[in-house]
Amino acid sequence: MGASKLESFSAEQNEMAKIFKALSHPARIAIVDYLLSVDTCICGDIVNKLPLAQPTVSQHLKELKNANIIKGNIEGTAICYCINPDTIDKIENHFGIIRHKLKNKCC
Amino acid sequence: MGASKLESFSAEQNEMAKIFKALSHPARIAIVDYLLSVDTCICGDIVNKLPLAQPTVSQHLKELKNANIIKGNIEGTAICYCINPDTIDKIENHFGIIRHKLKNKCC
DNA sequence: TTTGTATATCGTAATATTGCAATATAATAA
DNA sequence: TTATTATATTGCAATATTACGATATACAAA
Repeated sequence: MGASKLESFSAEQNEMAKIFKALSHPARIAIVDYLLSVDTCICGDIVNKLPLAQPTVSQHLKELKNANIIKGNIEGTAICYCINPDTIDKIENHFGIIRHKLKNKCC
Repeated sequence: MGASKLESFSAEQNEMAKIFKALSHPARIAIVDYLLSVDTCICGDIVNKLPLAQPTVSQHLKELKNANIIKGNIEGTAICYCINPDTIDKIENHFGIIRHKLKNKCC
């Protein structure tokens, strides 16, 4: 074995797992941090900010895009990446529900 | 290659990545969902609720424990698992900061 | 056209994760 | 003591992830 039994879980559970998986690597956390730290979205220099080679960064960006955590707009030769607020909303909502359910608990 | 370059990132970035990694599998999301759905913390029947074998569930529980997402209290032969609210706080705080930074952004 | 610059994809090696049967451990019950 | 029950650990095969050199693509400038 080795493959996850994705079909055994709900669509919601799989979707949240996918979002968290995209955030489960420090390089991808660092990319999100960097995108939040710059004023504009004209940011094609993520590669220079990370201690990883260009293909590796490109791969991490692709995973963040696939999970809808970031969006990329082509601007001439460069690509402008920025955070997708809809997915941030989704995550916040998820933990809002958890927080609410925790209120009615013993521990 | 293959191993993550953990030492190249900040402690905060590694810590958040570790928490998200623990939540990056639908079985572990399902475990958290289940712990939130039961009234008491006397819950040693997680194995019966998941479509996975007992050793697999035990392994997933271990990963959630290592990331401080759940706590386990021994109650006789059984073990009572419950959510650790401190880690939920940490995650909510993380996204609170992201949300705040997003407010000052163009896209 | 050619050259340069930015990003993506391919191929592959190293490593990590997933899942489970078999087995071990630990506490309780008989 | 010997079951029985609940959970953890071990070992291993299948699969996925990570990283990067080499290469491809796409667009702009000369």
